[in-house]
This record gives sequence, structure tokens and C-alpha cells, in this order.
Amino acid sequence: MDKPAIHDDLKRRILTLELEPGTALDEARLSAHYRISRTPLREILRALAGEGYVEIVSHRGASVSSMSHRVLRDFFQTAPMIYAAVGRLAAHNAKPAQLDAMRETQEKFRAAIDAGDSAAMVYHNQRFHALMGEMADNPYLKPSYDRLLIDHARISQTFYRPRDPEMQRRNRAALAHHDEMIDALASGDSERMVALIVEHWELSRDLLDYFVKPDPLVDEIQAANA
Amino acid sequence: MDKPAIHDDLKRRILTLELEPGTALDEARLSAHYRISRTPLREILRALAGEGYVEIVSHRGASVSSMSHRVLRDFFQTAPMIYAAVGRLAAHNAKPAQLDAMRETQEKFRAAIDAGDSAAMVYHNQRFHALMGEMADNPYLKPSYDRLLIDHARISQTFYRPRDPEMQRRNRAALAHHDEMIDALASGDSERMVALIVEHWELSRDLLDYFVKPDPLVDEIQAANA
DNA sequence: CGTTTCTCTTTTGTATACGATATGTATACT
DNA sequence: AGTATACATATCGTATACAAAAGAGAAACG
Repeated sequence: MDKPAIHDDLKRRILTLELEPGTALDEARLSAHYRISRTPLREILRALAGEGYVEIVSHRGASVSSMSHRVLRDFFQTAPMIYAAVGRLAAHNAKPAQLDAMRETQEKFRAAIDAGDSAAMVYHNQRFHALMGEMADNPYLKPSYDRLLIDHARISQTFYRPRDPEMQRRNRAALAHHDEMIDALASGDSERMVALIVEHWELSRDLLDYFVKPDPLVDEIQAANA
Repeated sequence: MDKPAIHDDLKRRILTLELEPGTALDEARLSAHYRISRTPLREILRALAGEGYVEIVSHRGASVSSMSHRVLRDFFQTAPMIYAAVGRLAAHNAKPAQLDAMRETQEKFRAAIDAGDSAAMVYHNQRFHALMGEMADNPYLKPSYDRLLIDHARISQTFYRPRDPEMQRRNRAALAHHDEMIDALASGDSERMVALIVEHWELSRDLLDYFVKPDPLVDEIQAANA
């Protein structure tokens, strides 16, 4: 396993919660596991810290970045705005090749929902939104957007209940939104794109109601982007 | 000079354009200069890459992150929105100690303008907005905001003309805006804060007109945040 | 019995040596 | 003369050894 592969593997393990938030990442143990020396492994951990996957404290090593209650609040405060901005730019800049990749991903997402495979659902949903970030192609939005995607994946899994019929209804709705988003992106309709994203986030509204104190800011931002 | 000091020194040299965009950063040369070995220096460069100060290409080393024409366009497209969102949150969350620090910085900024010291102006303006980012205290907005601040400093210096009376007028206006922002932050008036930031960015509008193709998106976002 | 301090162990941080890869240059060939 | 290829050199990447710091546990003290 080479360096980029190890980098990706750690990302995957963090996104899938195989490595839970807060988990200590011992350099010696990891370097032994991946059969490389500590030097390149440390550089991988530094890179992951820069991307927001892990947190490093001087002389106290790395750990998987945490997900406190505060994080959850900030997440729902920020995500709709950034996603809307990214969606707007993506509608302006989407290239045919990127749209094709997105359609492929969407089909895999659809298959995952049909099969009830929650791990695959999270993965392909993640990929769908990551592709949208690439379409937006804005180096200033990307770092925040990518960080939101990390916790998007982790939060989804945390609150996912496979048996709940309400959950399945929401998955279907998300799937339909994705289809419409592809249309909007293909036709360059940025206003429709923003509206769809706001609607998309309404799906998470009850999560927000459960876990986050009501905050007028969220309404303001969503209204502002509508 | 210890590791964090070297880290800060490199940031300073990049922000002040002492190290110009695109400059190659030779590991051996830098480690010799700072009297440390290549291992910790490489980790510093990796960290700087994560923060957006440098770009690293595999087997081709690190270089100061570039500032292409595209970057400039994206910058003016994105900055008003992110700054407004940060300002809004800062008005909600500003703590007295942070406001005190901001007032101190503002006085240094004022002194720099009075003295016509452009390096100090850029530095204290940078610090003012960095403090605003800390007030906002949102881990998802911070990475994008910090990247914007990097290029904010570099672009300011690139287009600064000390002799131009128009430039001096704009500095005075920026100073006045900062004063008003401190008021708005202290009283928790987030709407006024957003309005001030939009106004603040109008100052850069002629730069935008010179160097960036007109794009309705900017108006939309500014209107949306107003 | 609780607290403190010293020592030992574990883990992170740094230096140096070596190996791998990319680039520039010279030479041979078409 | 132009291009291609092989070699030389410089630079990046990795491994290992050692130093420094933090944490755990035992012993001494109040």
C-alpha cells in the first residue's frame, strides 16, 4: 500500500466511523499496520489535519476530529449557505464530463437505496456532493465545503435508522432532488439549483429540531439564498 | 528559532510578498537557513499547504501558492459572502476580551495609516479581520475565511499605490468602517454588521472593475446577504 | 487517607543517512 | 539540424536511530 492509498484508506475509515471521533491515532501502531516508517505516516497525519479529518496537539499526537454538540449546531448553521453557494457556481461551470460522472454516481446511489445498503448510500451521496464541489471549482469555497462533507457523512450515519419508514421516505426524496439537481446543473439554471439545495436541506430539518437549539440564523441564511 | 516560530515566519514572508507567489521553496536551503533538519521543515511545509499558503506537487517540492487571474476573479466572487457570514456570526458571539483586542488592533491600524506605513497597514488590517474570524468561532467557515485572508493581504499589497490620493481616501473609509464594525459587534447588531461589510467591499469595487470581468453573481450574493 | 514528587515507561519530535525520482545535459542517431 | 536516448546531478521521499517530552505508577510526605 503506497502513501496516497494509505491517505485515502484513513479518510475512508474516518468517514465510515470505523475510526470514531476522538480515537487516538498512535504513530507507531499505524506505521506498523501499513508497513511504512513513521516519517511518511506523520506527513499523512499532518495532511489529514489540514483537511480537517484529524486533530493534532503538540507532543500529544493525532486523533480523529471530534463531533461535539457544538459541531452539530455549527454544521446546520453553515451547511445550507455553503452548499447553496457551491450549487450556484456549479450550475455556472459544470462541464459535460463532470455531469456524466455525476449521473454515474447517482445511479449507484439509487442502487444503494434500492438495496438498503446504508454504507454504500453514504459513500455515493458523499461522492455526488464532492463532484458538485469540483464543478463549482472555487478554491476559496472548497476548504469549507470539504470540511462540511466530512461531517455530513459522519452525521448521516450517526442518525441513520434503517428500519424507520420515515427515513426511507427521506432517502427517496433525496434521490429525487439529486435527479432534479442534475437537470438544473445541465441546463445551467443556478436559481433552480439554489432552490433545490434549500429544499434538500429541509429534509434534515427534523434532525436539526431534535439536536439543535432553534436558531433564527438558519432561517435567515436559507431565506437569503433562496 | 523553534518550529512554531519558523511556521509563523514563513507565513509572514508569504503574506508580505517577501516570498512571491510561485517561488520555489527548497527544503535543503530552508532547513539550512532556519538551522533545523529537513524532517521538521517538511512537516511545516505540509502544514502550510493545508492552510493554503503553499502548494506541494509530489516529487517536485513546495512553492508559494500562486495568484493567477482566475484566483483574483474567484476571490472577489467569494469574499463578500464569506465575510458577511463571518461578520454576522461574530456579532452574535463576540466576547468582551476579543473586542478589546480588536480595539487595540484598530488603533495600530489607525497609526499605520497616519504614518503612511503600508506594510503595517496590511498587517493590522489582516489582524483585525483575523480577530473577526475568531469571534465568529465557526469551524466550518474558518478554513475558507482564512484562505481568503491570505490573498486579501497579498492582493492589497499588489495593487496598493501609496501616492494615489484615491487610495488614501479608501484607507480612511476602511478605517471608519472598522470603527463602525466594532460598534456593531459590541452591540450584537448582526444586520448592521452585514451591511457594513457589504459597504466595506464596495471599496474594492473599482479593483474588481479593473481586473475582473463583470459577473452578476457578485451582485446577487451581496444582495442576498444585505 | 489524600497529596505530592520522583522515576520509569511510552510516545512524540528531530537528525542523519540512504534510496527513488525527476530534470538537465551531452551524445548518438536519423 | 533536429530528435531521441542515456547518463549525471540535484532534489524529494523513506528508514532508522536518538533525544525530548508527556503520562503512569510507586514511594514518600503531610
